This record gives sequence, C-alpha cells and structure tokens, in this order.
Amino acid sequence: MRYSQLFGKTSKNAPSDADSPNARLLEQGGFVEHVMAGVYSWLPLGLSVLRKVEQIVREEMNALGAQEVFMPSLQPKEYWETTGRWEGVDVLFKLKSQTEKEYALGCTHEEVVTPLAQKFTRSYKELPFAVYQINTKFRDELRAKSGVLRGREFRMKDMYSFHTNQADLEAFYARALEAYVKVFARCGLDVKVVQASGGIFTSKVSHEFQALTESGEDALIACEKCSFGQNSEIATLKEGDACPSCGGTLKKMKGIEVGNIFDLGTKYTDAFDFNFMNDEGKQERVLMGCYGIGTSRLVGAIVEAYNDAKGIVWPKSVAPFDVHVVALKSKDEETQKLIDAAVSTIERDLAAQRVEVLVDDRDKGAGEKFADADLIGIPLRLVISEKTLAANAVEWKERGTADAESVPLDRLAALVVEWLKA
RNA sequence: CGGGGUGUGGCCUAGUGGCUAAGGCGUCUGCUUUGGGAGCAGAAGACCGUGAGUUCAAAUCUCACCACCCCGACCA
Repeated sequence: MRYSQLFGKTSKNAPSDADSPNARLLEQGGFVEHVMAGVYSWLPLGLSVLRKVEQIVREEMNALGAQEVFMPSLQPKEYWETTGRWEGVDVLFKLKSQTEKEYALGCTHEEVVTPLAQKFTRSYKELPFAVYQINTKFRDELRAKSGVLRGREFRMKDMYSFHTNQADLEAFYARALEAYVKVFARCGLDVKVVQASGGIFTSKVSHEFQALTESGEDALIACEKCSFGQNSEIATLKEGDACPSCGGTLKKMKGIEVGNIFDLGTKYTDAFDFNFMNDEGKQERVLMGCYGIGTSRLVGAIVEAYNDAKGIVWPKSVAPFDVHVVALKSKDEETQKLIDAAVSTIERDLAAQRVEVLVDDRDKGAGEKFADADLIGIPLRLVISEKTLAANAVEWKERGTADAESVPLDRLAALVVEWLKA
C-alpha cells in the first residue's frame, strides 16, 4: 500500500477532546474517526488491526472446535420477553418500526443463540457443541468513555457452548479459558485470569481476563508470578497474601477487562425450555456456557499497553502492516529514479513473501515521514534514501528501539522474513 | 443519572461587550527544499453548537436546549 493512496490521515495536532491514550493515538494516527460518544468509524489502518485481532480470536476458537456463525443484531422483542430481559437489562437499546413493532438491538446474543441451538438439538448425540460469532454489539451505556474501551457500539466475539452435564461444561470452560489465555498472549498482552462476581463463593464460575495497564479502570488483587487474580469487588485475598495458585506474592494491579467467561447453567435453557433426550430416552435440560471477548476494546487495550511519547508501538502480531518503508526524496532526478526503482523492488520482493508493506511515497520532508512512522507504530521501519542507496542498503529500525542499522538490499527480503518469524 | 468542564474554518488555539472574528497546522497554486513535522509568495475555507433574551452594539452577558470530554454511580 502506498501511503499517498491510503484513506485516512495522521494529524499533527492531537484531538482536544480525546483524553485516554487509545483515543488520542488511534484518532491522531488515522486508525479511527470519532462519530459520537462511544461510536467510531474504523478507517483502513484501524480496520487492519481489528481484523488481525479478530483473526487471532477466530483461529483460537476454531482450535477449540467451535464453529463460526453470524446472528442478527436486530432482534425480536419476544425473545427478550421470554428471558425476562426486555425490562431487566437497562443497557438494551430498544427501537420501534414504522408500524410500531418493537425490536432490540443486541447487546448480547443468548436470546438468539438459545432458540437457534434448540432448533438443531434433540438428542444427547448432538451434544456438546459450541458456536461463536464476531459481530457488532450495542449497549446503551449511560457514560461511554475512554475511546474504544467503552463504546455504545463495539465489536465482540461471543461464543456459546451447550452440554449434557456439568462436568462436560466445566471441561469445555477450562479449555476455553486456556484458549483465551492464548488469544491475549498472541496479542502481546499481559493478562490476569481474574475471579469475578459469582466467582469462588458460588457454584457458578466466572472469570474475567484483565489486561494489565496503568490506565486500567478495574482494580485487581493479582499474583506477581502467575496469572491468578481476583477482582477487587469480590476479593477475599489482600495485597501481600500468598497466591493460592502458585505461592507467589499478591499485589494490587489495574486492568482492562478484555474478556469474560460464564457458566450460565440452565438460566437461558430454562427460559426457552431447551431439553435434549438422554440415552435413557428421557428429557433433560441443556447446560450452557458463554464466552466473550471485546475485539474493538482489545485493540484499545493493546494501544494502552504499547505506546510511547511518539505514538503507538504495535506488537508484530496485530500491526496494520509488517513493514513501513520510508522513501526519502532526492533532488537529483537520476538518484530519485533509482530510489523509486529500489522501492518497487522491495515492495515486489516482500509481497512475494506475503509481507505487508506500507510505503510512504509522499513528497514530504524526512522529519514529517519519521514522525508519522513513529505515530502509526508499524514494528519495522525501513528507510531508503540517496544515502542508503549509495551503499546498496536500507536503514533498518525497529519501533520501540533506538538503534538503526544498515542492511544490504539484496538480503533484505530474507532478513525481513526471518525477523517476522522471530 | 448526579457533579464538573468545554463548544470559534478540516485539526489545534487566540479573542471575555465596540471597525471586515486573529494565528498555527492542514488543504490548493507556483517556486524552493529533502535524514526528525524546513522556507518564500499567493489562494480557498467560519450563519463563533442551537434557540430565545438583554443592549445602540453579542463569539463575548442572561436563560433554555443540544453535543462532547472528565469524575462518580452503573456495567447483563
């Protein structure tokens, strides 16, 4: 991609009303555009990151054996009345058609997935299974805040599992928990698996996944060594106590909730009278679990965790591009032709290796290009200029490190591929 | 929903009762420049959030409303 052609621009001035780092950097860098409180447009750069995050989520859910579906956001009032949540959930957006028929805008999908699963499930032989989707959610938050961390419209992966018995549900729940740990690790986040309300003191299990950042709004008591933690709302342990999981020391920490998993038991299957026939020919209630990851929030959490004074520092796994080629202009026409040719060669060679490249081909000064490269935060910056070309080389600099080195043009593609794997 | 703050060209700001609303960034034209947001000349771009009111006169004062941001409450 040529930067001159990319839709969406960086801004020299940070937006005045964006206070949290994720909002400021994502807007200033041209990743998202604020539309109204809690609602953003995602521009090509931001969408690229969002898709990478969602692809990681997708791969790990698929590895669990869950199957992807896609359910409607526009939902019938009747389903929500069936579960008693039409009146019970204050964040539920409700709307009326021109014929006064009422609908809900999905803030979650138990009301849709439960009857869906019910339709295709009669026998114990069809259980267990899990389905998931990555979709837009709507929540009528009284106060949207912190950029993409708490929106009224946002992206979420939600998975639902269906089981014949508690042990089977718990086994899947444990596997889902491990899959979540993998997702967040692949996104570069340091995440604690936190017992949350409904946690250790009730029969129902709930875990939050808290990405540790300075700006996190949730308070935790968590282990220095392992991933164990408790949300401060329910914590019975305190700072200085020994971790019940590994014996390490517990400390106060702050986190952003990027995922949450629940043992729903029969709460929704009761509402829809969702049974299966067991191996004795008797009807039994289906058990259910649900597992959410806010993917757009996850993008924001990554920015909160990875930024410096100059901009974002994307982890390789979710960066909008792998490589940012900065082509500096030369006043000498012949030299400029050589630079252009070298850039085209780099583009072609890297594309052949499936490396995603953003080329800053603008007729701008070096300072502006470097400032933008720092702001956008692509993990590897390659500068090609009159100076580097004289040595048949490019300057290699990784975002987040201070050192730059010279790399010969003829070995560049191989070195980039090697670096990407590292 | 309670409290606080802020609304001025695309972005960041100045202007706090008085000439035609000022500057920086960005954009466009031409020239110049090319390793950390460089320079010169010119141009376009603003019903100063909306409505009502006070006044000879309102971006500026008053009231209402709207929007956004922050704190709190809330967060199936």
